[in-house]
Amino acid sequence: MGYDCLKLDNQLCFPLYAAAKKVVSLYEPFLKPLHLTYTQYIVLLVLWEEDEINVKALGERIYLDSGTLTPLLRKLEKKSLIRRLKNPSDQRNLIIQLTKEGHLLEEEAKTIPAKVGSCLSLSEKDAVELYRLTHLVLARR
Amino acid sequence: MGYDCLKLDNQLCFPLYAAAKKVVSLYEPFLKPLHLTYTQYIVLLVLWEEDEINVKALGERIYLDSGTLTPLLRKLEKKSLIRRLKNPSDQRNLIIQLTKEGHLLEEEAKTIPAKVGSCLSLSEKDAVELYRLTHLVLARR
DNA sequence: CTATAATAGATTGTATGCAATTTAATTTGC
DNA sequence: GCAAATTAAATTGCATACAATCTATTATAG
Repeated sequence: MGYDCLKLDNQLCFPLYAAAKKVVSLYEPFLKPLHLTYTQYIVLLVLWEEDEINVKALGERIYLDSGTLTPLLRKLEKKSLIRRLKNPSDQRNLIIQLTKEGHLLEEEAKTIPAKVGSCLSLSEKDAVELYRLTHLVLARR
Repeated sequence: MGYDCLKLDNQLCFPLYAAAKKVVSLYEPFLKPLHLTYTQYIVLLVLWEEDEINVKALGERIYLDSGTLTPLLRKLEKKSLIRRLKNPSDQRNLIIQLTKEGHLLEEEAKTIPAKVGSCLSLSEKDAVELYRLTHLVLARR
């Protein structure tokens, strides 16, 4: 076979890894005025949908474990965007809730995806296709 | 518009970010026997192609800066996979070269991409399409 | 009931990533 | 020719990521 499978440019993984980093970096200038990092923003995206969730469910939703989430959630709590409270009916569960400030931030965040999208040279059709393929990669089995 | 642009599942960025992490994690079990991390493997991929490169050019190639590369290259040097030497004609440049051990590792790494690929439920056609789209995302302007 | 297993978060340790600054070497403008 | 600008790495500081372990709590088996 005349196909060099170790060539950087032939590996699907690398452009995927690089593209993801690039898109995250495109969010940063828009998140900075809100004093949010990308991962903190992802957590808030979930909370703007769910309003309340425990750490385990949150982690399953966004593919992060408690090693990453515990310190991150403490930072969001320090910024008064969320509350962390033990579930009285099961003390092992930590429930994450938005504060009023956390809810208010949603308005300011609403314009971000469109702004980031316009930085990308992707047609509507290509975006839909990329969406489909990344979900294929994420599909179990 | 009845389209909620802040919904996690509607954001192209998140599945891209998650898919990239997943694929990197698929490499890990195959890289572990070689005592390599994914980023170290990426650096070696470049060196298996180029044989010699300076830090700046390497960083441009794989989208990493000296803050990430300097400690990583020192670790590869400690493992005797690379040499780091100053360019005599411009002392600001650090030249990275593979050692014999570094070259030898290429053989062992050759089987990895196919193994990882088989963990993904992507058809040949979808893989090509994903490749095209990630490169579109990476395209400047 | 109670010893054991299972579960959820927290903690620890290692490895990125990147912005911002610093340092050393080389170029350039005058 | 030399001060100022530029450049390449290194350093510093902060924020993830994730494996592995620990701890507290709850569920369960007998």
